[in-house]
Amino acid sequence: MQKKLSAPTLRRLPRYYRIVCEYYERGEEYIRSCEIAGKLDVDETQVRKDIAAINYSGKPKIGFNIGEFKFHLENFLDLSRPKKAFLIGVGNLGLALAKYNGFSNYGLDIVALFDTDPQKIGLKVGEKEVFHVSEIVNKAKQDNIKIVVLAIPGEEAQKMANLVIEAGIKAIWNFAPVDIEVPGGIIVSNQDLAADFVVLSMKLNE
Amino acid sequence: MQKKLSAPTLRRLPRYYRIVCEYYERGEEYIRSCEIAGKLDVDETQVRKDIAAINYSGKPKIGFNIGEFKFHLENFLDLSRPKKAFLIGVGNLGLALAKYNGFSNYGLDIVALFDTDPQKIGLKVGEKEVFHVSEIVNKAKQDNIKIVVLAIPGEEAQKMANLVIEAGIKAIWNFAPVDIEVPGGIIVSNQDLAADFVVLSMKLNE
DNA sequence: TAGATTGTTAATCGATTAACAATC
DNA sequence: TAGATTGTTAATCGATTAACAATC
Repeated sequence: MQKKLSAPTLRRLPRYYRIVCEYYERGEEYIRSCEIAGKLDVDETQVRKDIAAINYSGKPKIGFNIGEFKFHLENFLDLSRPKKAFLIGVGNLGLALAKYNGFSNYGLDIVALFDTDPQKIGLKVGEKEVFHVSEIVNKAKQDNIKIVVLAIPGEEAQKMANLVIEAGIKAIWNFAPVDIEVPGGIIVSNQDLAADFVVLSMKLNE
Repeated sequence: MQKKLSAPTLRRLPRYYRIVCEYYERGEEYIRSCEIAGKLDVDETQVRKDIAAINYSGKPKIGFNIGEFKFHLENFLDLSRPKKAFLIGVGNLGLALAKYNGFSNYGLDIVALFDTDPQKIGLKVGEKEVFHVSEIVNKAKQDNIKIVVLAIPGEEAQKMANLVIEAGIKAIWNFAPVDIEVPGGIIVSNQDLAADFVVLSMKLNE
């Protein structure tokens, strides 16, 4: 938050956090940059630079204190403050995302689900109720929701994005297999699973 | 395949492909680099560089021929040759991945599913049968499978990865929320959805 | 032809890596 | 103290961007 991090650094931090949590659960007290580097296939200097970027520092010869480091990452990445979000599309993927409870460790709190299928309206997934998408604009304003997770078919994604943006949504996590276009000031992350597979598959062909 | 592309270029190519397919379906004949650039928020020079990297070229003043460009991308990214894969873990996420039929356009062909739940063994998801994971080593060798999609809980992921590597698997597309470590020569793509969310959430806080 | 767009070379920018001093 | 590991400065590397010539 304070200073702007480079995108590559920002992407590495959650991975550091995961390792730090592992160490934390195992009761370790310290971790060295070379241990992190080894696990993630990153240069150890890089790891120290990244850690410096979030204003934390270690102790020469000893490493980084797990408890402090974890706390710093949580603070910097704002993991402890839950960010309420709506999830649109209660198919298999939507259900998987709704049921996965690991997101709460990363600050994501899906509070309600939306679909168009009358059979699904009113159902409960854990504590989350399924509403009709026609209610989404009102509910988003009412609950002051800024984030939407889109797990609907590609054909409907852009239209739905337009709708929720009008409802005041500022960030869209898009799992539909299309690149959504949005006005300036709105954040979109196109998850693009198929594209990720292509990268994997090309590496395999090296 | 021929020359090695930079990772950023490789990641952009599937996105170009998606746009080219849209144009193709709309019956367009040509596309200009600035159109692609605008849609994807990439520099137009970058787009031309990337296209040059796959040995395709356009026509000054006109642009890139959709049919030719599409064909070149398919060839270069090897999209037309289906790559058989096993999917392990038939939960909601696994089901979503198994049912999604858009992967075939990107060369992924999930041919069988695996789980440990006796209730699920023998079920069919579309044309894909669910087998017990104990069969996976034999079946992988038998069908000469090189790719596995992992959609199982984090705690089991590393162990399963070790198992399938012994069975000759060369690439793992891992959706479990852990970073899997593998020996050299094995390709892993850790999908890490929570980490992606953190990046989105940090951008929102800018 | 004139103008628009490609292709390519050069310049910039920023991330990664290497070297090494600081320090516990 | 000696040695290991951090923190930081400098060097390298590579990706992106800018400039412009080529061309249809």
